[in-house]
Amino acid sequence: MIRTHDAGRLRTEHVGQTVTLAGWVARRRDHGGVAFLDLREASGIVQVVVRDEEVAHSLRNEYCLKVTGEVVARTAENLNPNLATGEVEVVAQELEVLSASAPLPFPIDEHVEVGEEARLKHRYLDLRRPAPGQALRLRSRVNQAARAVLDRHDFVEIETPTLTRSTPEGARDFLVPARLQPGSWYALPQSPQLFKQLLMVAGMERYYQIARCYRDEDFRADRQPEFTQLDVEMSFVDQDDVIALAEEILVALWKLIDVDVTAPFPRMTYADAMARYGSDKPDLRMGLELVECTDFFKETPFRVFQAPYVGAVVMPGGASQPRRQLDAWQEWAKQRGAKGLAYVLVGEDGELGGPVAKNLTDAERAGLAAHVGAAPGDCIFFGAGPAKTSRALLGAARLEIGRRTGLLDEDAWSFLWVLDAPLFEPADEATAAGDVAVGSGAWTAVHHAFTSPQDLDSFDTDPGNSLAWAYDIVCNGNEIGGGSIRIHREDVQKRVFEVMGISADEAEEKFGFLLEAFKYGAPPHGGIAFGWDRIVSLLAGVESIRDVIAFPKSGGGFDPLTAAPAPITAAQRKEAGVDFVPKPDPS
RNA sequence: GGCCCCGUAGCGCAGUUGGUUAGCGCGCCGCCCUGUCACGGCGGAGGCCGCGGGUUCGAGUCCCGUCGGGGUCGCCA
Repeated sequence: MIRTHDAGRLRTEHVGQTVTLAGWVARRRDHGGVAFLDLREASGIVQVVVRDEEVAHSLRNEYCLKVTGEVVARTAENLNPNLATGEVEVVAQELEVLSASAPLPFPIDEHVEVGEEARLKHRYLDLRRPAPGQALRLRSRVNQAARAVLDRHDFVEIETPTLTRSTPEGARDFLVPARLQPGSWYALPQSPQLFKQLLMVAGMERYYQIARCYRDEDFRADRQPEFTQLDVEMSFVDQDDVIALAEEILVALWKLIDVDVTAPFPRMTYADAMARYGSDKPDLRMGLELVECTDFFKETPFRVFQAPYVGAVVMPGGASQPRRQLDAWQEWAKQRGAKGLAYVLVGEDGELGGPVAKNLTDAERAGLAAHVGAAPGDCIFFGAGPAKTSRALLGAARLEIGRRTGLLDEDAWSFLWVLDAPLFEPADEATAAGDVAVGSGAWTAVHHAFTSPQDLDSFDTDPGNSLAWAYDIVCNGNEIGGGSIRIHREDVQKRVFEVMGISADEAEEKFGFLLEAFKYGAPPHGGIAFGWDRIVSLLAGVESIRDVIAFPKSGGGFDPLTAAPAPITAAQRKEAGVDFVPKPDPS
């Protein structure tokens, strides 16, 4: 090693020693006769004193240096309590520039805000800054902590292919042309789902992988075209076994940031989550539940509330909002595709105000506040219409209320299992976009097509009411993982495909290899996959998963650093066979 | 794909009802400075105001289009 010591670990115990350090000039303060350098490397920062003006004057920020000198104690008035090494400094005897630096495209300085585009284009400079660098180091420790837990339980870490077959799962596949078979394409896996089930058939019994997954979907705030899951699958288990393991992993992860979370985590049914919080991933860092009002307004003369579902959420103290603020709520709701957000204000005297109140009957006005649990001074927001969308709107309003009123405890950690999700949902709801529908039946899988029904007898006669052995783990309103007990019987799998309108031929063509595998004594199995980027970003306390990915892509799947994706040459096109035109099928 | 916001110096931003030579901070370059630690002082360079069209005597500013970025809804089992 070029260095004898880590700069960030020098302490008073090293005083008197001659050390050689290597790192970057984080900052220089040149006083003419004496200059101070903040030398930064992986372990931290230490101040280097250079008394040779000739040497010091030409140094610039981010020069990469080798410095040999003596560790000396700082005098009392020169201590710097902001630095871990603030009680010592290194007086340079020899200084060598290992590598000079051109002027920087943006300042490498914790105190300066830099736009994301600039940071990502020079991500290698961004990562020199302490916070972004720490996020990646934390991610490494998160990986190790998970591996330690899984190793303790005799899990086998297995890599699965990234060049695989396109199978109609949920999302659009990324495709890779097969040079040796023009017209045929590989797909990048949306998840290792099918392979991990095959590994269970293979008798591996306990598999895991920190797996890269690829989905070619439109961009959203916290979505990347390639992302990472901690993927786990176990044989001979039921739901509680998988949940117990998942909890053990999560407890170990949060220990890394000195947070003690206690398992077992609370559980809630999917139906409950939707009814009480308007979300399949409720944020339980606050109370405040939605109130069902459909029956309450059964006889209402108010047209808007003559709907299949009416619900409410109370904003404590919301009655005193100025009109402008209440109008802003309407805008907020319209932004989400709603017509508006009906509200009733409860006056300090108990009288109801707002434009909706006068449309209600006397009886409704008399009982409303008590029914929804509103106190004088509160504002009651209503959602009316189809249950699903109305609840979603109220659920979003609930969170917005929490943020605006400070009801949401930003420092809390709330973990929750959401269980008993429906097995199917009506296909028309799921396939509004149409292009990636699984099957052509009236029903499509909520989780995926391999999720086991709870009731093996009735699921195909009553698909709308059948529940799945599926479980989602929710942290602070984020779905950080989800899994299910799988179907391991060929006959059950076939019946599920039938409900989804996938014919035997189609199933054979798409999943034949899996169905065949299930013929040979497939063990009962189930598993879970964790959204690794999201989990690390929660642990790191950052807003975006981009902050915990070494080289993330920006909007539109563009990599600002390499400028990928990029056009290919005509020769590459020809060789890859991307322009191959299949012969029209004669049949 | 719909809607909203933003593109001005290397970086972060300001720029009034449209009006002469487009500013500020940091950074950069030069000089000075022996105890600073987000050091300080003096001087200097640096701009196709994202791009294209339009309105106007005159556009960074108004209008249309387009590209890029961010957010949000759809979508993402």
